[in-house]
Amino acid sequence: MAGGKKIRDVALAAGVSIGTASRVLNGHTNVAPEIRDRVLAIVNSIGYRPNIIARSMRSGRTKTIAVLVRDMSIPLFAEFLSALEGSLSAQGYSIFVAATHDDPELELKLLDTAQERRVDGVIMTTANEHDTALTKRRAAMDVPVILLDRDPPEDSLRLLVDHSSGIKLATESLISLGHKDIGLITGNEHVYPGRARVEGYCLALAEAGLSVRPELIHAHSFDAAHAQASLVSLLELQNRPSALIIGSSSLLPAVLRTLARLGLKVPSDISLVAGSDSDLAELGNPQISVLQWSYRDLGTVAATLLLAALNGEPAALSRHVSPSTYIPRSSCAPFGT
Amino acid sequence: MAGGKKIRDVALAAGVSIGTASRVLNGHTNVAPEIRDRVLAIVNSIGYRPNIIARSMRSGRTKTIAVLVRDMSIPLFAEFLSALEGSLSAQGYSIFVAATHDDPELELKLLDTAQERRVDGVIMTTANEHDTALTKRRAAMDVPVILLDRDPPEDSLRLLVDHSSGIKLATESLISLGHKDIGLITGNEHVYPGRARVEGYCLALAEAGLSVRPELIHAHSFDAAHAQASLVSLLELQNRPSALIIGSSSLLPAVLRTLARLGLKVPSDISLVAGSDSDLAELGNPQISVLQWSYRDLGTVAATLLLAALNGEPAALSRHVSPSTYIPRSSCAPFGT
DNA sequence: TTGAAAGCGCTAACAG
DNA sequence: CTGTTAGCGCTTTCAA
Repeated sequence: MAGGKKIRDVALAAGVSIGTASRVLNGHTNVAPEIRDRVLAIVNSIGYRPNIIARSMRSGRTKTIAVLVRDMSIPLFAEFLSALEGSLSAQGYSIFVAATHDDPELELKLLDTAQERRVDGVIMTTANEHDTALTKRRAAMDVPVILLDRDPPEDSLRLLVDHSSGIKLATESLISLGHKDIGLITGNEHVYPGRARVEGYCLALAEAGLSVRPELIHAHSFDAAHAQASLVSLLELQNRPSALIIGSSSLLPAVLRTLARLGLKVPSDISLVAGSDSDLAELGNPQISVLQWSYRDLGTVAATLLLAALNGEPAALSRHVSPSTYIPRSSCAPFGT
Repeated sequence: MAGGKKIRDVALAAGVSIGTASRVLNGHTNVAPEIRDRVLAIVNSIGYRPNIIARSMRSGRTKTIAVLVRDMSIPLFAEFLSALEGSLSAQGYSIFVAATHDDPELELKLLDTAQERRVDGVIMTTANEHDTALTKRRAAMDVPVILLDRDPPEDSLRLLVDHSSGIKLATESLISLGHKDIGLITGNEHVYPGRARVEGYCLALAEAGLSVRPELIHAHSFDAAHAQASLVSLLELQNRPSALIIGSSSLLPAVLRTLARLGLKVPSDISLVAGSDSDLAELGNPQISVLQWSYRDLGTVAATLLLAALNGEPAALSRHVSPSTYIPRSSCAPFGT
C-alpha cells in the first residue's frame, strides 16, 4: 500500500519490458493489442497510478498552474479561482493556490515556490505595480505570468476590469442627483483598481464642471481597517460628503456597520455606491447601488489566455479589458432629500 | 531564461562538486564557511531555484496537499481553504485545490490525480458517504485523508460541525415562539450535514411532544435549484409551515428572492432561520436568525490534524466536532403575529 | 513490435 | 570537509 506501485511492477506482472508498459500507458499505437490489454488489466488489478512527478522530470512540464491572490476567501477572488479551476482542470492542469495578503515579501517567496515547483504558468495579483523588486522577480520567471486587475508599466499579460468607466458612470449618476460632494474610498495609486477609480471619478467631476475636493478622495489601501478609518474621517469633515463611493470590493459590510453605529441612514443621510455586487447589496435593505463586473468571467479568460501562451501561440491581445456597469438601486437619493 | 538553472550550473560556477552545492543548499553544517558563502553568492547571482520535483523524486514526499471541495466559490469553503492554506504554507506545504461539484465520477478522478501527483495528504468532502466505490477509493489512498463535515461508517479522520445540536436549538426556539409547523430544507441522508440536521430537528419536536410532519422535511440536495423547488412545494402545502429552517449553507439569497417574488414578508408571513451566517443575514433587513459555526476554525484544525498524521503521530482524536450555536435575530416572530 | 539503457535534477551514502 | 556515484520512476531514443 504505502509507496505505491511503479511501472516496474506493472511490467513485471505483465511479463513485458518497462518500455512497453510505458508505451501502453501513454497510448502509443505501436503495441500489440493483446499485450496492450494484458498491461491494462494489470494496471487495473493492482491499482497502478503513474507517478506524475517522475513524468515531469523528463518532460519538464508539470501541468500545474500557480494562482496567487490577496486572499482566496474574498468572494470575488473565490469566484475567479472557481472559474479558472473549471477551465484548467478540464485540460488536465492542477492548481496551486496561495494567498499573498498584499505582502511584497510573501509575494516574492510565493514566486520562489512557484518556480521551485516548476509550475507551467502563474496567474496573480501584485501588491504594488511599481515595486522594482517585484517587477524584476516577475520578469525573472521563466513561464508565462498573467496579472489579474493589475496594469504595470512593463510589458506583461494582463486582465483588467474597466473600473474607470464604471466609477465614472456611478459618479455621473450621483451628480445628476444633485450631489456635489462625493467621497471615494479605494486602493492606492500603486495598484490599477485604485488609480482607475480615482481617474473615473475625477473625469466625471471635470466633465460636469465640478472641482475635485482632494480631501474627499481616500485612496490608501484595500485593507478593511484602513477603509474604516477613511470612512470615519470623511464623515467627520466640516463639509461632509452627501454621497459615498466605496471602490473596494468587500468593504460594504464594514461600512454598513460603521454607518449604523454612527446612526446614519442610507440614503436619507448619505447616498452609497458599492464597488462590486454582492448578495448583501442586492438583497439587503436598502438595496445598494453597485458597480457590476465579473471576476468569474475573467477566470475563464485567464485560462484561455494562459493555455494559449503555454501552447506557444502569440498572445493576440495581451491586455484584456472587461466591462464594469453601474446598477442604480435604492441606496442613492437626490441631494437634499 | 527558459529551462532554469540546475545545481550543476551552481557547482560549476562556484568551482565545487554537485554534492557540496547540494549540502550548502540543504543547510548541512559540514561545509567550509568560505565555500558556503561562495555557493550562496552564485545561487543569488544566477537566480538558482532548486527543482522541488527532482527533490521529491528522491524523498518520496512532495510537501503538497490536495483539497477537494464541492465548490471553492462557496464562501464557507473559501474560508476553510483560506485558513488551511495559511497554516499549511507556513509549514512549507503547497495546496492543490479542485472542485468536485458533488459529482462522484469527478471525485474519483480527482483522487486519481491527487495520487498521481503524489500529494502527501488529502482533505475533502464527499458527495455520498455510502457510495461503495468512493469509500473504497478513499481506502486505497496511501496517504492520510481527512473528511470535512462528513461522517461515514468506516474508520477515517474527520472534522465535523455539530449541526444536530445547532438545528435543535433553532427548532426549540421556534417552538417556544409558538410555531408547530416548521419546514426544513437541507441535504440528503447520504451526507452528514443532512442527516444531522434532520436528527436535531426531530429531536426538538419529540422533546416538545410535537409530532413530525414528514412532508415538512425536504432533505434532498444542497443544490440551489432543488432547494428552490422544495421551498415552493412547502409554501404550496395546504397547511403551510409558519416557520422555515434552511439548513443548507448558501441558499439564503435564493430563498429571499423566492419569498419576495411570492410576496411573502419575513417574519410577518413566515419566520426564517438560515443554516449559516453571512453578511446578508447579519446586515440585511430583516436580520436573519442563523446557525453560527466556522469552517475557518476547521481549516486550522484540519491543518494541525494533517500535519500530525504526516509526522506519524497517532491521531489523538480522529473525530473533531466543532460547535454550532443559534443566533436569534429579527427574522423570527411569535406564531400568529 | 519490443527490449535495453540513458538521463531528467537532485540527495545521500560512501570514499577519500 | 569534499568529490564521486547510485538511484528516485518515468519517457524515449536506439537497436534488435
